[in-house]
Amino acid sequence: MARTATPGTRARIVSTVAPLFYSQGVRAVGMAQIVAAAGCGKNLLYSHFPGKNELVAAYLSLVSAERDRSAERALAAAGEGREAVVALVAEIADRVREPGFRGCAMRNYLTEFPAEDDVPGRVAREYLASSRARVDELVRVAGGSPGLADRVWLVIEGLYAVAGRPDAAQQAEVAVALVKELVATL
Amino acid sequence: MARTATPGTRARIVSTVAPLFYSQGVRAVGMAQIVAAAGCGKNLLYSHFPGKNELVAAYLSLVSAERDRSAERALAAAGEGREAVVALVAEIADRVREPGFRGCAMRNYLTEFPAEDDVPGRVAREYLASSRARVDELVRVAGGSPGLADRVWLVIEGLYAVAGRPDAAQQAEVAVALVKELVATL
DNA sequence: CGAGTGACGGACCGATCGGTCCGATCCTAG
DNA sequence: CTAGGATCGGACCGATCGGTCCGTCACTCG
Repeated sequence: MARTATPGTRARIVSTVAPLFYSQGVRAVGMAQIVAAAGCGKNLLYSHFPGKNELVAAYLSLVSAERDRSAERALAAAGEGREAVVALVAEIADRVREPGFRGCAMRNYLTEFPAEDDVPGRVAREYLASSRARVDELVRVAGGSPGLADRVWLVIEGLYAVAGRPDAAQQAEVAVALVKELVATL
Repeated sequence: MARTATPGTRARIVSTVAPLFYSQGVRAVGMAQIVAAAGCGKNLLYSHFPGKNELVAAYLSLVSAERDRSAERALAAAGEGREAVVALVAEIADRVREPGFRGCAMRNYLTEFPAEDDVPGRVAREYLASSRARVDELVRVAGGSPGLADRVWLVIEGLYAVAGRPDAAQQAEVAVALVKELVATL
């Protein structure tokens, strides 16, 4: 017939827009800026996403998948038991040290849109729940109590929260050291 | 002359608008909603504040002052040394348990406006710095190392981060218990 | 080659944003 | 009582938001 549809357009748009949403916040990035960055017309954008909400949800899903993969990679390279718990926190700490790290995209979104029960919010909350469940499972396998999982989770939350501050890199090391101490009490 | 200006109008506006900003986020609250909630005309509002930024800064300053007072009250009722550190965290945990608690207003603002170096952002960053300095000082007086202050700060950050989640109340207790353990190692 | 589809760029829409201004009203000082 | 400032409610402004639509070009396949 005619010109065939470019494959992977949707993924390309999402990966182009993800750093914008992440670095500036979802509300601060307008659709005009998005199409300019993606180098496409609004037509194409709205043919792949019904609206901004769905694009944001796709962005959060992409980040969620990347983070899951990164965590699983770190866990595969680490040992079993308590070492796995430390490895998970260390992997987060590594990302906190990277320049441009600005905290967890899911938490940031929920801070921007606290009360909304919209599509991106559900993605974000689902990710947080599964992330928390992963910590629980790792600690349980390591022989730790649910209380220990609570403590580790608290450190992880703090680790994400200090992101972007001047002392984030230092706090990243502190978090890893603290978790090491916590799991050492097993 | 004429009708005398109502005293405390500025403070009334700020205290009226504070819960709106806090619960919905700064960007989500428009000036129309503000004047409706404050029960005043836009004239009065803009005669007290040059613009929304200054109103937001006043909101953050109000919250900052309230939090400082609350922390000092808790510290005055607590003992010296390591007990003071625990008391500070316990005071935060008390607020986390309150319904409607949605995290630290300063951190939330900085998440909403990450790159901006505007008036409210300076208020928020200044508060965070002074809050961190308070923790450092308390730990130092208690005889703790700077590393301990780092750990306590991390727990406080985590405590704020879990606010608003379903398990916030439980995590609040966990945070207090964890800090108790940390300072017990002195 | 020519027809037809994919994609681009941008004009355009209604709604809403922060902010300004104006007339009407109320209250108090003289 | 009267005059004048404080305050209110809302019309109004330009800018920008998310979203729609159209004209044009590019490419590909019959």
